[in-house]
Amino acid sequence: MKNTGSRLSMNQPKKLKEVDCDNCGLYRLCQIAGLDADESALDSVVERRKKIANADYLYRAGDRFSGVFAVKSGIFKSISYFDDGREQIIDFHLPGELIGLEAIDEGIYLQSVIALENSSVCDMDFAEMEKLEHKFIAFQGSVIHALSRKVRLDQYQSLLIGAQSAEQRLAIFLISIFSRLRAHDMQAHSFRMPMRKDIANYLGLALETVGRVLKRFEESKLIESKGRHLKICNYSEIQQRAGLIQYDAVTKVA
Amino acid sequence: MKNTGSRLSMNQPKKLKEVDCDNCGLYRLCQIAGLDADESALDSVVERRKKIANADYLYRAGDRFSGVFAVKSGIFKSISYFDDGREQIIDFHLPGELIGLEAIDEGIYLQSVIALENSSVCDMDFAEMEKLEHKFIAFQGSVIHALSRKVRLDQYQSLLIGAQSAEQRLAIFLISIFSRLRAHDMQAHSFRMPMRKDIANYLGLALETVGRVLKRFEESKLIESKGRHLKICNYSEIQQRAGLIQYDAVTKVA
DNA sequence: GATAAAACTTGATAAATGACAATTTTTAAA
DNA sequence: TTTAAAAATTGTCATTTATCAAGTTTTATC
Repeated sequence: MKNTGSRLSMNQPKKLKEVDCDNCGLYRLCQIAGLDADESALDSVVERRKKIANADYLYRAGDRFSGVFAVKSGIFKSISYFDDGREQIIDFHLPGELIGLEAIDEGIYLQSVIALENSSVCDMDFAEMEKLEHKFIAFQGSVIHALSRKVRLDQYQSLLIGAQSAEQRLAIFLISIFSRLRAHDMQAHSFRMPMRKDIANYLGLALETVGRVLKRFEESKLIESKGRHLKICNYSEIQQRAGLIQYDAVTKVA
Repeated sequence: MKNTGSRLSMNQPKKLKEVDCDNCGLYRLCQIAGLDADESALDSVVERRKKIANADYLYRAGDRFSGVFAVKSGIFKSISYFDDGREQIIDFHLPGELIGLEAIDEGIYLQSVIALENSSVCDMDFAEMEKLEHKFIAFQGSVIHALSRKVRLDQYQSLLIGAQSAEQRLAIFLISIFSRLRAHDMQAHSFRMPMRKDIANYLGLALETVGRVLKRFEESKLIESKGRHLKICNYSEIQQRAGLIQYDAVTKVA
């Protein structure tokens, strides 16, 4: 492949982008706990901006549940294993999103979570949180909304299963990633992608197939990619190829 | 195919099996609302055992959120649509399970839910529920657990994507259905299956493939099937073929 | 019970994607 | 900058599963 780099406007320095607290999944929880007002109360409940190095575990399947994490920067994958040792990526976790919600019910983390690049998280201790009784109703309300959001986003997984081609799967994947980024106000046109093998695993495709489809997308000017960086050029056409029906939160858009 | 019906012990009368309140997903919510103690308070919040006929809608994508439903008997599918009109089944809903959790966050149902046979539900009105302030913390706690459980179970979808063959997908499907039935104490060895086309849709396979695989499973004595009725004969072998790692709630079993 | 419709089965063929192997490019390390 | 390792690309070929078409069985209705 010819070096098309010079045509691209992607030569920004790689500065670490981080979600503001205002756009963080933990925001309402932090706010409720009075953490933005009272820095001293903060430390007992939320550990802020803990760094997780590339390829390190945030937690492992089987660990006892301690609390949920919010991604401040970077990207994580949560994985489960088949009994032949093959891993299956259950989800990617983008800045602003919460990790660990699946563990609240049974009190045990059922997936392992690994950083896909140098990343950072905030960590909210649920046991400590419960002690702040007077705030607890609001706290719970926020947890409910976070969970419901997660349930809602998980429907993309089912849509992937129904996709009729590799191309459609990739399109759905891109739509899902970028709509999620936008939800937390990250610059939602440009994104550092996971590795081919991780995308492939997540989508149930061979990594060669992922590469070929992305190349076709680039030839059709839907995206521009340089290295692991991907830029959306024609969102509506990608939406077209994803073939999803979009519902607005209030009105049925069709 | 020869009629193997006489070999099967499946000629019980088709009496409507219904989950007890004790094993219902709404149970803790009902209990909290004091509904089992005080029948009069009940009516304002929970509509009990509303019948939904086969193929009728419980709600439609785009409807405003009113509350969650618990399946008392029967089975439902929730669906989303591709823009070519093709439907994608997001989930099946078995007795004891809750429907509508994805709508709490944005206040709008994002999927359409249809009964796959004559069914019944209880319906909990969230707006009414919020008025019972003194019970509200416990109520929210239960909602959180229900949601977390849902998030946890949704990981089966991802595992389906990773399955390497149609056979593995079917095995995972059977494991997921029967472990979910067992969670609500239904007789978890025998089950009235959805139609081939619905299973196929859910699993991302052609309905012919689903039929062929189930036939092979029957030849290998993993299951017995008569009409839409399916009986598990060799659970551990199915588990084997599903290839999933099982985690216990407390100890890592492997 | 008879009839029609729906659901399911079965077989043949085609096509998309997986698997393999060899290069090339990118990234990381020295 | 050089070097080594990791990741991504490219081409070929094999295989699973989708698709199509025809038949059979089951289910529902009169």
